[in-house]
Amino acid sequence: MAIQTETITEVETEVIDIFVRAAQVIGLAKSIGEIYGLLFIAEEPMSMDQIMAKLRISLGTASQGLKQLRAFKAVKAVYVPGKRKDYFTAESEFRKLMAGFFKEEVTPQLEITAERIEVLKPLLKNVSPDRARHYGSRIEKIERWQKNGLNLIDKVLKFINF
Amino acid sequence: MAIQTETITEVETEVIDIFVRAAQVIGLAKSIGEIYGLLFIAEEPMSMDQIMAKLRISLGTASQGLKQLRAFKAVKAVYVPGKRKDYFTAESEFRKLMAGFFKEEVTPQLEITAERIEVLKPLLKNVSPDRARHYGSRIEKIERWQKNGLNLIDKVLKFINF
DNA sequence: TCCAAATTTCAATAAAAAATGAAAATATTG
DNA sequence: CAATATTTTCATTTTTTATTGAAATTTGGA
Repeated sequence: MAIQTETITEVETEVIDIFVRAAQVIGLAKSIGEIYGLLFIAEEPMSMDQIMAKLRISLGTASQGLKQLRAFKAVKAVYVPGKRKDYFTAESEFRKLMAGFFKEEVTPQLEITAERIEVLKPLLKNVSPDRARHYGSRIEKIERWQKNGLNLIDKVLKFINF
Repeated sequence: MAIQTETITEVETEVIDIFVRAAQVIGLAKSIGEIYGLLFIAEEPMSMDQIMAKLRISLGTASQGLKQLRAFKAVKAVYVPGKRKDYFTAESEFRKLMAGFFKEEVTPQLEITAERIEVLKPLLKNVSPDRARHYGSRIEKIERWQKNGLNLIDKVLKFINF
């Protein structure tokens, strides 16, 4: 039996459902979860138009979704002999997905936080000594969180690697 | 000098900005970050109408935002002698915030995933043996991720506790 | 217990985010 | 190096999510 390209099966629907929920927890669009879920359960690499047909999503959504998923290293393009189109498969190593997500989404944010803390510090010169003392202790707290965050990501990634 | 209740200072603005960004990373509304940030930097507990006045947000947003933040244990109501209104302060222990977030947002999702996996398994009876084998191995993978996720949360919380 | 203050709820509205699809850009092959 | 297939981009539209504020409910004090 040939692979179904047009109709979506019950199993596919259920698997996609799981990944749509997961995507939403980490703040990613539904379509990202759909595409990843479909590729995760697929038996063969799929082209963009196969993905579009099965999920009934537009060209733009498919293209941008795959782009973002590649940025996370959650999907990769694979070569399929004799085919002109690009074909995609899901990366299914938990540690790689986590690493991609941290690297793309979390770490950049922690870096922005570090920059904002530096903007904040000189502002203490403009407030009363009492208030500066209070503010200073809060800012220190944010600084510790920021460092703890980076450290924690490191530890998590090491833990996942066994 | 009395605490400024109407005007927002530069320091407050910068601190709130940091928490608004942080809220958005974990998929929470801007107003949640604003309220938390304001309480985090405040020198004294604040009432709902003080929060509304400073942030220029509506009654509904303030009430619902505080409700959600209390659910996370990110803010708590404190008793202020002689006052009728509720007064709020920010929980500033990193580990408590993390624990609240995991407990409220991540763990329930992992539990839903476990349920969905059980829905998925019996569907394999309806597909060809070859396909069932492939699907089975994928489902096992999701199952492992689900368990790893719970385990990781546990480890992270233990790590944060020192 | 009654009254007013305080808070919550929720339907309507506003704002933000995601999806669409046509046009532009890029890549492939004969 | 055309001609065409494929992919990307992005202005517009649709959908989703957050906010508002008035009405309903709850709370606390006299």
